[in-house]
Amino acid sequence: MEAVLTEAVALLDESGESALTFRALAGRLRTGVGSIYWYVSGKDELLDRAADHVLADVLADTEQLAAQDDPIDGIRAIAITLFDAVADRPWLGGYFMRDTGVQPNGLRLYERLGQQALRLDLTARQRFHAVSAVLGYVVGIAADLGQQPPQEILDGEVDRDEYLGRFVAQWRALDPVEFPFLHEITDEFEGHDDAEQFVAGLDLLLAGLRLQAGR
Amino acid sequence: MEAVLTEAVALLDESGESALTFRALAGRLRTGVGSIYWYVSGKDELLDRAADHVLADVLADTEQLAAQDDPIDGIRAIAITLFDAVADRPWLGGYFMRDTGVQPNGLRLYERLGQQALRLDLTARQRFHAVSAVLGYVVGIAADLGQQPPQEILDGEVDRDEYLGRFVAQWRALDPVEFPFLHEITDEFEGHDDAEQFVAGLDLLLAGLRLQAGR
DNA sequence: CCGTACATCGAACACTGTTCTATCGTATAG
DNA sequence: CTATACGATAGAACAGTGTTCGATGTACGG
Repeated sequence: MEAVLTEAVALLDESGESALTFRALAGRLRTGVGSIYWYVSGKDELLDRAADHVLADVLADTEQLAAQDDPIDGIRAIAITLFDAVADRPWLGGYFMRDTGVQPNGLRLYERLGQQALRLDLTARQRFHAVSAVLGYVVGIAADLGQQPPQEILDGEVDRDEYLGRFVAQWRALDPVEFPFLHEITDEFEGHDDAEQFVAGLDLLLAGLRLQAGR
Repeated sequence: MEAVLTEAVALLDESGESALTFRALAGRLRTGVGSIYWYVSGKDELLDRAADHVLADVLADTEQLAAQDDPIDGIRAIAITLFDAVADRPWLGGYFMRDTGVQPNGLRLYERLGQQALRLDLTARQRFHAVSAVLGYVVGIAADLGQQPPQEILDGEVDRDEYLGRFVAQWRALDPVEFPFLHEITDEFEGHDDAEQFVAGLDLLLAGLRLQAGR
C-alpha cells in the first residue's frame, strides 16, 4: 500500500501526470495491474491518495511555523511552504484542492491555517472566508504554474527562457495602443520569478486581512 | 468551424468534460471524427479554443464595466463577471488559465484588467503582480468549485444540501480539541453561498491593493 | 487436511485520441 | 466540356487507456 503511493508519486514527479498509468505503475512495482485495484478503487482515488501522501510532508514542514508571534505571519509562512511544495510538483495543483475537506492531511492543513485565523479578532464567517481565500489563491497560482511546458522543454530541447521568450515576442508584436498594459508588463514578465510573484499577491491578500482584523 | 466550437461548448455545459469526445462531437455534428481534425489539431487545441470561445461572452459583458469611476471597482466588477461565467461552467476553470497569454480573448481579458490597474499609482512590477494575483485568485476559487459533484448529484439522485451535509457530518465527528477551527467553520459552511465567499476573499485582496495604491 | 480469508495476477472489454487513406464536391484553367 | 487541383468529408484501423473478472496463489486457525 505504502509502496503503491510512493511509487505513484515518483512517477508523477519524474514525468508528469500522463506518465502515471496503471500498467507503468504495475511495472515499477513488479506486479500486475489487477493488484493495484485491491488497494485502490480506481484512478481517481489513486490520485487523491497520492496527493494527500505528499501533503503529509508539507504538514510536517509547517509543524513549527504555527508558533509564529503574529498569526498572519503564521498564515503567510504556511501558505509559502504549501506553494513551494506545489511549485516543484505541478501535478499537485489540480488535485489537492479536491482533497481539502475529504482527505486526512488536506483537512489538517486546512485546520492548521484556520488555527492561525482563530487568533485573529474576526467573526466566524470572516475567518471562514479568509482561510478559503488564502487557500484558493495558493491553488490558483499553483494551477497557473501547473500547466506543464509542452514537452519540448521537458525534453530539454528548448531552454525555458527561450520558451518564455516566445510569449514575450508575441506580446511585443501587438498593437501598443490597443494593448498598453501588456506592453508595460512584458519587461516585468521577462525573467520574472514565480515565487516572488506569488508572495507579492499573497501579501496583498494578507494586507487586506490585517486591515479587517484591525492589526 | 464555428459550429464545432459551439457544439463542443454545448457538450461540455451539458455533461461535463468527460462527455466531450471526438465521437460524441462528430455524432452531434452529423459528421465523421476525421473532419474535426481538419479544423483542430487535437483535443488540447479543441479545449483551448472552446474555452476561449466562451471568454468572448465574458469579454462582451465586461465591455462597459471598464468605465467605472474607481479603477479598483472596475477590477472588482470584471473579476466578478469572470467568476460568474466560470461558476456555471465548471470545466472552464482548468482551461482558461492556459489560455491567458496565448489565446486572443484570454489576452484581451488580461489586458482589460490591466488597463484598470494602469489607472492606479503603482510601479509596473506592482501592477503586474496585482493583476496576476486577482486572476490567480479567480482561477483558484473557480477550480475549487470546478470539482464536479460525483455523478450522484448530477443525476439528481442526491440533493446538493444532503451532499454537503455529509461533509459537515464528517467534520462534526472530529475531535473538537484537535480541530477547533473546523468545528467553528461547520456552521458557516452549511448553507454557504459560493459567490458570497468569492467576493469576500476578493475584497480582502482588493483592500490590500487599495492600501498599496494609496487610495 | 480442510477451508476461509487475504492477496495476486493478467487476459479481455469498452472506450479513448489520433492517423491514414479514399472519396467527394466544386471552382478554375486549358 | 473536360481536366486538374484543392478544400473538405468520412470512417476504418491503431495504439493506448482505465476497469472488470475469474483463476490462482498463500497463509493460518480449526
